[in-house]
Amino acid sequence: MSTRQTDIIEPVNVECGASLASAVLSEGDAQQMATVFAALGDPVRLRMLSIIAANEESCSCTLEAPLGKSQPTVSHHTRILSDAGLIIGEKRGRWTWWRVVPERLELAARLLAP
Amino acid sequence: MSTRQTDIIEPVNVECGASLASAVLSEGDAQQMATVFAALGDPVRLRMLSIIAANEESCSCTLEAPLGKSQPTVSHHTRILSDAGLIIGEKRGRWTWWRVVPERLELAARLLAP
DNA sequence: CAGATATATCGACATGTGTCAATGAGAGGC
DNA sequence: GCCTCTCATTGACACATGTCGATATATCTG
Repeated sequence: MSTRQTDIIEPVNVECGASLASAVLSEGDAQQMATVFAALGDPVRLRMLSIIAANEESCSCTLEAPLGKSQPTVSHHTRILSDAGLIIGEKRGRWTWWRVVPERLELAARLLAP
Repeated sequence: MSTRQTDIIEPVNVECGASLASAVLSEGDAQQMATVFAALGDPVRLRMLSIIAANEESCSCTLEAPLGKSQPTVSHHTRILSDAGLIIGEKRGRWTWWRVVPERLELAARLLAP
């Protein structure tokens, strides 16, 4: 519907290195950052991200077993992480290979760091 | 019900400085960290946290206007941030003064940082 | 081309979440 | 004691979300 997995991620207008206390977040920035944190706010997706990060690259089929979730559910969660810009998928042959987007994680980390 | 606002926050068993890639999160750790990120995953709460962080200390009554939300809604959100351990409230007289818990923010930031 | 494989999407369901009006519970001021 | 003020809680409602079976789409293999 709204955004396909291949769509380009909108840049977040939070200034580089801005932390929560430096200035009150605008509603727009808050909305975008909330999307990122909401994607992180599910235990299945956190473990999924952890697995992908630990393996540099993972295809969806290797995620079902350790997460104990069905294939549609795994696809649903990769979609949400992807829409949040936290992972990016590259389709090679029959497999989709997922890897984390470190800049996106750092953006979120910087907002929380003092 | 489950947890009162004055309850003690359970310590998260994520080792100090552990990042997502260092090891696959256990289900328990993932659950606890997901609670923290879920609390951050709402634009109203992000702005609320930003206001509290920018002012060192804020009482609930000063949050309604900038957030444009009703008093019960503000109370609901402070509750969720408090349950996640991200803010702590001290009741002095008629006012409840909220301030952020930096260690909790750093814990979340460290998980995301490389 | 036919079959198998990997993912994405759809539909449906139960559960969770954000919101507010109304009410309850303490703390001060008169 | 009574009224006011601040905040928490309850109840209700619309909406979002996690989950899975069924189905669709695309790609490789024989």
